[in-house]
Amino acid sequence: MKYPRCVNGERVSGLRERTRRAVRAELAELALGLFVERGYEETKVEDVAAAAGLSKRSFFRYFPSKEDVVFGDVEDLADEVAAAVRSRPADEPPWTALRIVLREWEERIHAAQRDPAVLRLIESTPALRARLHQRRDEMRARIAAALRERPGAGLDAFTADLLTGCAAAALDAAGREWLRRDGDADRGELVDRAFAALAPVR
Amino acid sequence: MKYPRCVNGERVSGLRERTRRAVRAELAELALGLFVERGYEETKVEDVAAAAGLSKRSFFRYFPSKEDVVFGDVEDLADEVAAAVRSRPADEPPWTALRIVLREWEERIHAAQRDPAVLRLIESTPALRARLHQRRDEMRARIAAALRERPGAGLDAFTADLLTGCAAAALDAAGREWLRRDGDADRGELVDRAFAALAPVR
DNA sequence: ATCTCCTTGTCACCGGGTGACATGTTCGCC
DNA sequence: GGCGAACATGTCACCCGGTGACAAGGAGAT
Repeated sequence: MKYPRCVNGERVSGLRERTRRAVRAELAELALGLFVERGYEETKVEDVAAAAGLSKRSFFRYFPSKEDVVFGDVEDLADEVAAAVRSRPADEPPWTALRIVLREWEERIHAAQRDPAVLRLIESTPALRARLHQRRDEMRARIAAALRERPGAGLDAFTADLLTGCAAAALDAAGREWLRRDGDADRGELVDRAFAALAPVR
Repeated sequence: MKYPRCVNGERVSGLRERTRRAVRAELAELALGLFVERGYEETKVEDVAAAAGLSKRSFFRYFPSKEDVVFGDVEDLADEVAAAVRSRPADEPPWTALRIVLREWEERIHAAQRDPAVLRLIESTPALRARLHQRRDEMRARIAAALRERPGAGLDAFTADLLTGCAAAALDAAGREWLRRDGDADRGELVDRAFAALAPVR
């Protein structure tokens, strides 16, 4: 029990943590630039590391994988969204709950893709697309579970999957439309329009 | 212009091609067995190759990647489904066209996952799930394009994405339900139920 | 000034995937 | 039946993303 600023595993040692975050951010920015400029596959991790003045090994101490550079920190967003869903009133229809929660969280869900160039990069790189879909589906599954956990809502798994799948499709379509407009549109409003078009569901 | 049985690039040399297919099938079956038994990540390509009595290099001459062993030949199914969509009557509403075509092609779309064990393997392996979603979305995109190409159907890209996304969700939910029932259900009927639940759309 | 962590680089290694070359095997034709 | 072309296979070296281990240097708090 020697050292000072540390709370159950989490180091809060000010400077140390701050520089770490700074390096991470700089590394990410640099990497994104290279990826957009020369292509994702064509840019080796070693290139990024060298450009930032560190070794390949050190790169992997900041990011668990090359792909993770693109998808920033999405620190367990799924948990928070699921919690938001769970805390909707029990008598609210599932679809309405989804619409309200997703409309509210849309911005943070799409946080990693606020730059059209990056989203384009993702769309045009199979490995990144795959990762994106994977994240999306993971969140979908947690939301489906959350929907069913609401007290009183006797929702079967099939319907929960169906509804969350459609909600994901709505977000997805909104994202694509936003990209088509080169980022020149209000994503929130697009999400609204998507949900509106599906309004009759359930 | 020497050799005989070959038509513009496609070799039809009977035996050669047949043995090739046979080896491929055997290799796939063997690999699937190992994957299900010991896990996908835990099974090295070298193990599979050795079990089949060939070298790692030869394995990659039969399959372009380890993942492709799991997702059999899906020889451009997307093209065929897209064509089917395109050939629906022009005055048929998009959602109806989707329902009919997907109901009809469901079996072939899910061909790679007719064994619950394999589907479970996919679901429990991030790399495979990612690949599955990737394929699914690729097909979705082509179907969306096909929907818009129908003569007379002035369908905007946004709506097309939305509808195809929901259709994909329907297939997906059906697949999951089927898995929940351990493969003991009629997938076609599940797809019907999914579409029925979403019937009010558009 | 010291005693710790923390960070970094280096090196060796793994596993999926590829290119090149050499060796057989098989096919098709004369 | 024998010949040359096409084919399949194995081997070897290599690339790239990713990881474990170890050693050395720098920065933290007291």
